[in-house]
Amino acid sequence: MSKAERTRQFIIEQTAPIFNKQGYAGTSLSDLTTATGLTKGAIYGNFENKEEVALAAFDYNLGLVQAGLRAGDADSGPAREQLLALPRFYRTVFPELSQCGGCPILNAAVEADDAPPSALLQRVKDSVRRWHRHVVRLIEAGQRTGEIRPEADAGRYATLFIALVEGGILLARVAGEPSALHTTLDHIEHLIETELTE
Amino acid sequence: MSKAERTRQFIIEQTAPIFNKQGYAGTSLSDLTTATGLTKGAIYGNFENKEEVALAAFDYNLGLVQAGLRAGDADSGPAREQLLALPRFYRTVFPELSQCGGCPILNAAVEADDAPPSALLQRVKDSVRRWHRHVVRLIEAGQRTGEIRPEADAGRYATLFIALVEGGILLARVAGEPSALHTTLDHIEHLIETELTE
DNA sequence: TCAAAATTATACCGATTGGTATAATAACCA
DNA sequence: TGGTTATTATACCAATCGGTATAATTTTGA
Repeated sequence: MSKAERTRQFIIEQTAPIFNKQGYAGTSLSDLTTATGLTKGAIYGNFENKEEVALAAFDYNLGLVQAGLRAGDADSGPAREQLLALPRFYRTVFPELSQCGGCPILNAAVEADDAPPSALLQRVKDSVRRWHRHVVRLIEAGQRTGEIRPEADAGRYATLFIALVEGGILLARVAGEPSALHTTLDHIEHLIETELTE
Repeated sequence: MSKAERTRQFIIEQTAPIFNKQGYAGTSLSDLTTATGLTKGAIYGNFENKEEVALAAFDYNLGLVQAGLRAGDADSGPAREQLLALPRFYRTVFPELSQCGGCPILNAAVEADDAPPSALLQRVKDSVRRWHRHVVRLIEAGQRTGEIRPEADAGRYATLFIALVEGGILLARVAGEPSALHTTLDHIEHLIETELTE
């Protein structure tokens, strides 16, 4: 790992929470230099421009959440357990996630969904699609093994789960207190156990 | 209505959708002058500073949504109908709302929830609390008339409804297409008709 | 209608923005 | 170790930021 690669990684790690909190347009170059202790020369020696740092920071923030999600649903086991890993993950990770500025998808989506099509918006779209497809596949796998009701609309439940997670995060962060998120996560578990399985 | 009051209102109406789309920090004074055709003198003659314009614009954006919501649930009638007015409203208003930048609460919440406590954040908190309390009162009124199951937790359903609305708006705007919102609104109606009433 | 008052336009301020050219420094390999 | 290359720091750029002082212009009420 060359010096430049280490510096690049260092910049991303130090600035990712700032981008997530202040927004990708709302974070200035001086924010980056003070957060890293480096100068503009070091930033522009490792990135083309500010947008490239922002995109790398978004990828990093997204990767942190995705890694936790994948670690939870151990790639196998009963479908019911794999689905329940989703609310369980957000229940435990919320305090830490909130400290880093909240859900990067939610933040970046609100920032980018009115701007002209950008690389950031495309990343948000792709990550939401992947997340949705991931949940759909968990449900459909459970239907093939007979654990989940065959008549359940997998796409519909995936949409509901994601909306409940994001809506819950929003409310919890506005309130400064996680109970609203717990309510929506409880409802996800309730849907899994009363409408999808049994 | 004096000239200044008319100008003030004109500035608010012309700039409110811009604030909602670009964010309150992300909208510059030159955005305001080009949108209104006025100059800085006119802006600062009617507002203390940019933040005051931003707050007035948020109030205006919020008022548009609230007015539509109140108009829907005609202040009386069966509790079930009053509750169903919520998803019905968002179903019809979404295209127009999306054109103006989406839900002002969602947008302002994401922008303000990591910044130091600001007047905007306080407004967001208050508006969410009022919305929540409004739904709670609708449910409790229905419980008093016997229309709604007495054992239902009103606060819980209010939280779920708001989270489903906001999460649905988020997904629909990311997708550029309203079907995800329709899914979450369908679920609100489903909850009203299968868990709250009957 | 006319003058006083209220309103808007113009010109400017220092600070900060993203970005670049170049100089200084540190890393690396022969 | 020496010299070349890769990396970082410094100094600067034009453009824009929010905001102000003042001049020009409308409103407004007598």
